[in-house]
Amino acid sequence: MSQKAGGSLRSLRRTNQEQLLALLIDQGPLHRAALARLAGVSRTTVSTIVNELLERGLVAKAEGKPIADLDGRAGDLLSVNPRAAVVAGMNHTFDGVWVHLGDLSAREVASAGTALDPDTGPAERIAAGASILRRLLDEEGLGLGQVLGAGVGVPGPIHRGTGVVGVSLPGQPWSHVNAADEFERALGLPVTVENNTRLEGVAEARWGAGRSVANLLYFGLSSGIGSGLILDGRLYRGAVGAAGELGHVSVSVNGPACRCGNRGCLVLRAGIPAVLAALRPVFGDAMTLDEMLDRTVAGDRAGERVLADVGAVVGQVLANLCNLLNPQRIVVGGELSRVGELLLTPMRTAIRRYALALVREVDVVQAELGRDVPPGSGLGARIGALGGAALVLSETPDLAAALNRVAAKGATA
Amino acid sequence: MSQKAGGSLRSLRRTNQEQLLALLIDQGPLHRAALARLAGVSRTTVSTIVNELLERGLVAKAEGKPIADLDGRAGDLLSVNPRAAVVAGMNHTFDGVWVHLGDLSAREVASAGTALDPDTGPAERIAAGASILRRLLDEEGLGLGQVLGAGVGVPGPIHRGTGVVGVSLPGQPWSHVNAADEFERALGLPVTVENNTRLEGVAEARWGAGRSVANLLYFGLSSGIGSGLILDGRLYRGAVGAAGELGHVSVSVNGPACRCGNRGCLVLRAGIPAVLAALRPVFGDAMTLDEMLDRTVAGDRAGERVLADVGAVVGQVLANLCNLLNPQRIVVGGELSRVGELLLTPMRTAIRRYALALVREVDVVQAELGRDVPPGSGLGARIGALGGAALVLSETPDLAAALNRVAAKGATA
DNA sequence: AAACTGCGTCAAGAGTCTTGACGAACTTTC
DNA sequence: GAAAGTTCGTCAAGACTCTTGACGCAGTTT
Repeated sequence: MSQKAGGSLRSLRRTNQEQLLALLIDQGPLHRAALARLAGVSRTTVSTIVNELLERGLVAKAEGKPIADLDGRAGDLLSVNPRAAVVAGMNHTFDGVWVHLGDLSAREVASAGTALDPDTGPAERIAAGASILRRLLDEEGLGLGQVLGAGVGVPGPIHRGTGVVGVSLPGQPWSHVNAADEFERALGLPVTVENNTRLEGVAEARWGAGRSVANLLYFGLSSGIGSGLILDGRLYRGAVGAAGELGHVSVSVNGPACRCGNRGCLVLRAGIPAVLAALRPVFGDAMTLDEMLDRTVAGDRAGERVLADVGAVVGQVLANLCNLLNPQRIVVGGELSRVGELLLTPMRTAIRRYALALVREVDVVQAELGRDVPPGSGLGARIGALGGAALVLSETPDLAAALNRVAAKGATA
Repeated sequence: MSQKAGGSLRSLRRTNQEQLLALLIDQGPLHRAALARLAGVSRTTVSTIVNELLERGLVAKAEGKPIADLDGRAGDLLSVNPRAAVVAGMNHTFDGVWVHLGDLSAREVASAGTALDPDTGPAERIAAGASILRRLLDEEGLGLGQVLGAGVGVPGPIHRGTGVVGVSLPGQPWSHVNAADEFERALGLPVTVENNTRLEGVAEARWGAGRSVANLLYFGLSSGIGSGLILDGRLYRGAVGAAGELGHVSVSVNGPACRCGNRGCLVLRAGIPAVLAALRPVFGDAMTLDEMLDRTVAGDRAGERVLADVGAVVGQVLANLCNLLNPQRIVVGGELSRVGELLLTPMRTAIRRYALALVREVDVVQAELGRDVPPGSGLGARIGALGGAALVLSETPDLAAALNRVAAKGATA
């Protein structure tokens, strides 16, 4: 249970170092006396430790002007050196890869990506991602040892333990690749592999429409349908990592057969191919999906009806889900979500109708991140990359300890 | 984030005390040298601390014969004094109340209960429970200050934050009672209130069919239908505490109306009243439910068919739930579960049929605890009381610290 | 300008842990 | 049955970390 040793005098010093680092990481710039008060130790001790951390380059004098909320002399503001350690996020979608570097206080350090042909194989995709990551690190003057970890997104469910991407759809590039191993080898970093949708959910939970919500369902509506569950503040994966695979929940027991082997799957009613098929008769074969969505948002009644039907069937699933999980908020994202209320209103109606009174208080809102992403630009991978970095931040049990270790390495190198 | 102070020298001593206590709590009896190795401190330090804890009565010499797994001299075995601190569980069902006292290593200290008339009001029930608790403490020579907390079960969903029991069924004795406050006042203890079914789930997760399973669904099949979700090792409650209220999941969109305001609720197909109604035509009006179940278990074909239908409809819900939560195991409990395979087999069939391949690996098993409870004896409350104690154990963030505090009080008193 | 408040640092002192040594207890070997 | 080997628990001396109280300094208020 209590794994951490923490006994000797030396470890008391380390504990205090890490406590001060932790305070600086999540309370922002502080001066020595404030640190002393927050940590419950004397100013003298803080001075000793801080000066040592300054020497090691873990902490830097913050330039921001002193906060003079009290009468007397203002102290030197200190903050974690943003160049001391970073976290990485990388997200592979069918049409590209995006890499994000962030510091420990969740600020962006650097970010870049590239579009890839949908036919590109996994090996080439991994190489492309690794090369971007290395370039970003070089440009920022950072070494691999300063990267605490990488959260990597790939399409499809990840089998927990084996790290193999499951076959959600046969013929996918990533099928049966042991993604975790491959990425760790290519990047030389501790890697957590997750599916794209979950990472988008993690990003929304940290920076987007799900900020400061402990129980959150992110619902991703794209060609596939997936979700990310944040339960009691943490990403929930399930026993083998298949939690939240909502595309193949059955919405009509005797509905059309799905290639998954079941009938009446949600994806057959609300996935992009299904929506496309429903919109074609309205707008004809010449338009792209995005043009059709634009027309619908502009007020096309027939298009509205198609989307309302999609919202209604999704809402029915969400209602059952509310009965089971009682989330505080549902964030709807994915390519289809940009139509906003056209989809959200029927969802809310269905939830009010089919969910228990106790759980109906749920908010249903549109995703916030990536609204600036032009449709079809291949930039959609960016949000998931953000989420990858957020995942590392939230799942590193003790960021301060990790920072302390990394820098110890960095100092000797 | 890092709330715990831990800075001064004095706190180093306290940290080490608590670490040794924690080791003794969950690694059982150990001698000083073993403690030193596990904690990473010197034998001298352990001696100093242990002798102090012995003096304070927190630790006692264990009588068990020394484990001579090594060559040399055997050390004095030490363990946490089981009389130093306990946790309480109390469970109120419609027909009685049961109280359980356990020590910090999850062993039973004492246990008792009483049957109550279904018409009994909440005030009288609370008084009855409190009186049993006080009697048990007296008999064991324990004071209130030595009880770290109580987990209390009541029928119906608890609104998190307000602590009010929601109205799942109008006319219930507990409706609109602020249970947490009432119990804290009556017991003079920190209290966590939960619904019966969840506590049964917690008990199964700790001691029963769900031992050492991190992702577990306990499905309780009685007059009402509820569940307890253990996700990543912890009880999941949802935003307002209504997670897992499965009785009113809709299983047939245009099914019969339910008093909850929806249609086709699961409880109308699988709740005890529904099962009773389905069995009556088979066995006639003279038999009790238990007699009918006995006859069915003994081989009555018509009864088997009724239960198979129940299992099938429940299985359909469980299949969707597996798609969403991907649990490792489903434990089926409640009064109906004693028929075992008659119910479990059709459940498994439905799950295989309706759940995604990835999540089908789920075990579906019968609850283990309380199989010795005679049907209709009013002893059903016992399992939940066990769960109440388990809940306190699992949700007290640092048992060792709590123990250390309690004893500090106890020493002055 | 003077008084006041709070910051950062220094030297002395107090508290906790470790090291190395010892006798005691148990196991194995002769 | 005695001797050798191993491990346990304890003691005294020494090392390390934190705190206390004092000081000079930098701001704010009067």
